[in-house]
Amino acid sequence: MATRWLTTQEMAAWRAFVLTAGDVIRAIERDLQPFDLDFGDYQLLVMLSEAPDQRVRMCDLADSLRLTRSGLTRRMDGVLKKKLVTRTQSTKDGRVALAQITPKGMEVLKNAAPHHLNSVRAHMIDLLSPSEIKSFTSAFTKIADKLSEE
Amino acid sequence: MATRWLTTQEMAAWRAFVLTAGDVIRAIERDLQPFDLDFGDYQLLVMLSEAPDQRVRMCDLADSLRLTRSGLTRRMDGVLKKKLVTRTQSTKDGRVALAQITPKGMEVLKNAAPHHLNSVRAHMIDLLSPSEIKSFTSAFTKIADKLSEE
DNA sequence: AAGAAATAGTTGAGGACGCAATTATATACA
DNA sequence: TGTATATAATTGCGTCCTCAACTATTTCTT
Repeated sequence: MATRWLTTQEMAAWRAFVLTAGDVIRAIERDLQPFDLDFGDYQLLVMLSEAPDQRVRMCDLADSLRLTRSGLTRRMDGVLKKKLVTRTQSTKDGRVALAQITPKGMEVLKNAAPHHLNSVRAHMIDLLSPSEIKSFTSAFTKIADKLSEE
Repeated sequence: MATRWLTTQEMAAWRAFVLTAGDVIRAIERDLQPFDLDFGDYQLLVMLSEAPDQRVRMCDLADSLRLTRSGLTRRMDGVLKKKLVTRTQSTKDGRVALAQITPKGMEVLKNAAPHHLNSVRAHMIDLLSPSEIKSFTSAFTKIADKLSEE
């Protein structure tokens, strides 16, 4: 096999990404702790809050959150216990369960959101130039497109 | 608190990053499966292979790999069982254990590396323009610097 | 319309990791 | 020098997640 090694520049980019990407997420997750939410919970609530009627089919939600279905079942257990979401059976399709955010869930999300966004700014967005922001978007969009065509 | 919401551009960058970063790692990890390595194992072997005498103190290795010490102890169990590394006590400092890559570990790494690098190219590097590569490096470097000053 | 295949969700088992407690060694200070 | 503190590593326990197996429903095929 003809191996094309990475150039110094390319290796720098790859390593910077690998080492730092997780660090950012962890830092941002730490900032969510006072709200008794982890990053997974927060993302789940955001997805629901933005959906029509604030509800989403479990399987679609699992895909959005990059979880398996069993993983989502278990994550739902946590937010169900906290009364941030409800889980109801679809009347149209007996197989489908719908996750819906509760008023309390919306309240928690509204409280956490400003702090979370400040955290995202502090750890990432405010550190980047406008052109770096644009590069980020275009780069990850290309990467995502490539992954989804597989 | 004065909340500065994210602009459309900023939100696009953040979401593209959050959703896609994990997908890339997972795709690259999948490509390592034929070598019976996960991404954590691969990174561990790389760190050791690049170190003087191919050995690193456990605590330094844990920091490099973004693991707690207990997490590293357990990850070492796996690669120890596969005979890819050894674990020896330091003679200078009785508290310290040294992880060292074995010839077999070097062999496995040498076999996997070309495929892994092709995978990194396919899923990421080759999709990006030179300026995006540079932006990646500078962006993540800034983010890492900020995190390390905390 | 009936059986086969696909789809949605849950459960049990197991893996990977973090936290807190524990042990062992080294360093600081008094 | 002797005690207190700091550092290194491991272990028990709990959490979150995946995989494989299973159940329930729907859709496809003929």
